[in-house]
Amino acid sequence: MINHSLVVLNSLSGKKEPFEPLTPGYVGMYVCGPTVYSNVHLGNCRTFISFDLIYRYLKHLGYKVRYVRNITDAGHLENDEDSGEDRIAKKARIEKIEPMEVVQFYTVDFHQILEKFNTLPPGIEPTATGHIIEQIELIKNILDQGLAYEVNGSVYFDVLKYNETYHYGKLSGRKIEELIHNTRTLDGQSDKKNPQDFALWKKAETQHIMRWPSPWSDGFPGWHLECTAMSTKYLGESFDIHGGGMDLKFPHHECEIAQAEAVNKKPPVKYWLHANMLTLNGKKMAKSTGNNILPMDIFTGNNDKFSKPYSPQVVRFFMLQAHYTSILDISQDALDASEKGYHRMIEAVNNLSKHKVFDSSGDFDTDQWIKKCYAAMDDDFNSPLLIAQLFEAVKFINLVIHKAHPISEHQWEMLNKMLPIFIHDVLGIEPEKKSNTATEDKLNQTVALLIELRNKARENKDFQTSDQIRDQLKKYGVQLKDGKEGTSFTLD
RNA sequence: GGCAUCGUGGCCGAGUGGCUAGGCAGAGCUCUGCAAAAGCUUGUACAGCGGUUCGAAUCCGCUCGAUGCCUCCA
Repeated sequence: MINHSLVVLNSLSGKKEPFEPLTPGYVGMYVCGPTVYSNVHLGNCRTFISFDLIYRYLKHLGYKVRYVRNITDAGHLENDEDSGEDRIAKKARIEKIEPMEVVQFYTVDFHQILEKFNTLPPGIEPTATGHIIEQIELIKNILDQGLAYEVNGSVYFDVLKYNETYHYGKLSGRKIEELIHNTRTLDGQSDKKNPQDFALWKKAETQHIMRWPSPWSDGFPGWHLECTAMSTKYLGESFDIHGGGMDLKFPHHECEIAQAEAVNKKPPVKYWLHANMLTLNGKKMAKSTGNNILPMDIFTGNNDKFSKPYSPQVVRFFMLQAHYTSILDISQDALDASEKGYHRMIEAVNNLSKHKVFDSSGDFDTDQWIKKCYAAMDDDFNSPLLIAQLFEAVKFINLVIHKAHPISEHQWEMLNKMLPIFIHDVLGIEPEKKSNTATEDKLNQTVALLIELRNKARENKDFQTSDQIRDQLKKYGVQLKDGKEGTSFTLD
């Protein structure tokens, strides 16, 4: 284990706290996954990329991390009123397919997109429908505690009763009195005793196919319950990190705390970490408002928000240039800036690995640089600060490559070793995937021939021909670069 | 209306009591037949008004503005 003083911003205290796992060397981490009723949008992806960064860094530090991220495939209602329909059941009804077809389709989509973003898969990815029995057991337990009640086949958590002994609202900073005053009054058709109570079990309408038997009715579990059931099952009654989007803080995570404390009589989570929102045009991305963009539409350029496509790596790099707890606004200018910076960084790392001329008078303090890189990540996973440090190295490398500045063998070795660790292992940034190599070889040979013809023309001062080749290739997206060691090219 | 977060140079974004990141754009230079590309150099900005302090963008108060949650949302 490397000696590090990692601090994390704990939403529960609102403060940065030293990270000390419950069991030294081991970390249990639970992150709320998606409800698979539609395509994962870019805002969703930011959360998963943020926790991928956290997962990667913890692993890099040598922790043995059990990373659990669920798939919500039942129980997530359109709204919390009794008329609320299960999101997946609704989608299935509209599309005239089985709910599990909806689940399967969007689960596959979710995995494909996250893979493009180069996120590591969690160690366990449980589904709500796979843990109905565990959820029923939890409900029984909460009923036994007298902290829930049954009405017409549905079971609700009694928030006011719970609050007599525990503290409902401690994560989100809400006071129960304020909740009572501010909760919109329902129009009398609810089974709930109080509006702030939430469903643990819902009786299914007769036509609903998503139903499971229980002591109370044929029905389905409430949304908040699945996370408690699965996190407890795989990580224990208390675990280290619980993550999710900022918008889940209330009520979802608050309810999780209530359920877990009701059953286990102790706080379930030591560190609550919340990733902040991605905004588009200054507004939160949300499926419900239409202010969103799908990752695929960014990769292909097929969207009305941006005039050109951006690769998954560029988008990931863009996101990591902001701290995960800050709101980040996405825009064309910001993506363009990130794209150029990304290429400059990757290019420098490539150039360094080929450089083999050493000079002991090199003046880059690699030890200090490495310390700064770790200090950045140790401060609540400050990836933008790490990236700033990486560009300090890029600047030095470019001086070495292009200005013949000296670099010692030790400096070269350290940079060549640590840059890939920080860029690939920790940040999860990879060089863009090349297209299929057979085609690529043909392209390389073709362009090489054109370069040769052009250079002959240049030698003969036939600049009309040479410029024609250059300008025409430019139109095809092939950019020629005349350097000291001949002409090379890049593709747009 | 309630709770919370935030307001940093042309843009994006770190920092959070004195040493004042980084990326992109702009400008200058190098290279070049000319370009482009690439590289180097270059920027004291922190919403406004008060207060605390030897010193504040950083702490406190107020004002204005933005966003999030309060109802499903990563």
